[in-house]
Amino acid sequence: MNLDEGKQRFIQAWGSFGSKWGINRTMAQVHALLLISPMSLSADNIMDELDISRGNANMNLRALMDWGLVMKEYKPGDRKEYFYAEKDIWRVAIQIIGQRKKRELEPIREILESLMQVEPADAETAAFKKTVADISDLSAAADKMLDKITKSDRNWIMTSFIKMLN
Amino acid sequence: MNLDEGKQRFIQAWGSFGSKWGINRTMAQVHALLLISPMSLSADNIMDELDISRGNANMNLRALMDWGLVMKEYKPGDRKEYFYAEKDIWRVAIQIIGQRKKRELEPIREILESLMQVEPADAETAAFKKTVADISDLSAAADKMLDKITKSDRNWIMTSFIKMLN
DNA sequence: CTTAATTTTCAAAAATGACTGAAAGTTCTG
DNA sequence: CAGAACTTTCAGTCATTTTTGAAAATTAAG
Repeated sequence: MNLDEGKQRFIQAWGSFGSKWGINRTMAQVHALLLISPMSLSADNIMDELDISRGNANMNLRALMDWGLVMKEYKPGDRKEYFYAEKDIWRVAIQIIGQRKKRELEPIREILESLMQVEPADAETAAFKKTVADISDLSAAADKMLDKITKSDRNWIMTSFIKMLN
Repeated sequence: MNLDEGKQRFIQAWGSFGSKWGINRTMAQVHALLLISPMSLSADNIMDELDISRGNANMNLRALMDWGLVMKEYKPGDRKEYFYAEKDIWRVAIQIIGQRKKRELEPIREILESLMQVEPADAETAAFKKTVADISDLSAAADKMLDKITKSDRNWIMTSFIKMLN
């Protein structure tokens, strides 16, 4: 397998992996491309490599910057914007975990908590409340744990991790 | 808020939560409905409650059984099949984690490992291989950890968890 | 075996989500 | 300031995924 072929496969694989976890395929592909590009790339570079439109490239680059995974760079004597990705994969993971927790876990926790306001009239209601409360408790625990992870340093994580696997 | 309203909200919320994590909205809704139903339900019950077609109900019930989240039940003197969900939310979580690991993490790990077979010709290739290797290492670690979690008992998990939060 | 009840399948339709491209907006340069 | 270079927006189009519904298959009962 040569380099170009490898890169293509990586981009495709990352795109399909992302889409299985609720992340836009193209956004994941742009991210993959930047991850494996030693140099920062312009919107035009990305359009060419991935064969996507200017609008699409722009939208997904904005989104990746929102996620804190990609940064903008200006080159002296060049009016184009260049983009590069955070390369430290540990930081990438932490960033993704933190963002997804905020975007998708926290909102459902709020809803679950509001659902526990149902008046406990009878056995059926009690059963409903119990199910909701159980899910709510689990998600609160997950939230706490993810928060701890994303706010700790690499070393702490590695240590806890090794302890767990003993 | 009354019970029916609460149930509806829960089903909607669970559906939209699922879809943000790469799970079909209707499948998550069927799951939600069964989670909060004290009695097992027939395909017709589910079609009525969620206002979906017979084919759709059937497909998603099969999928939920594949995931090990829903089981079939036969009632004496009734030819219909009835379905009920695993109610223990801890087991539900473990089941989902295990399935997703198998379905989506393991396949990409294989691809990543195959990508490291690229011949290390020059500096660019070396950089590509490093990125891939880093992701591969992280995913191997995640795999190991998730495996440990899904194969341990509730008590061990709770203990490790509490230790981590200290 | 025949009929009726129920489940399964799958091609076509609908719905959803993503992308394009051109126009409008912005920023820089001379 | 005018024009050029580049970025952003978004209505319309396109692609993918999901759903439908009717027919085929299966299963049970008489």
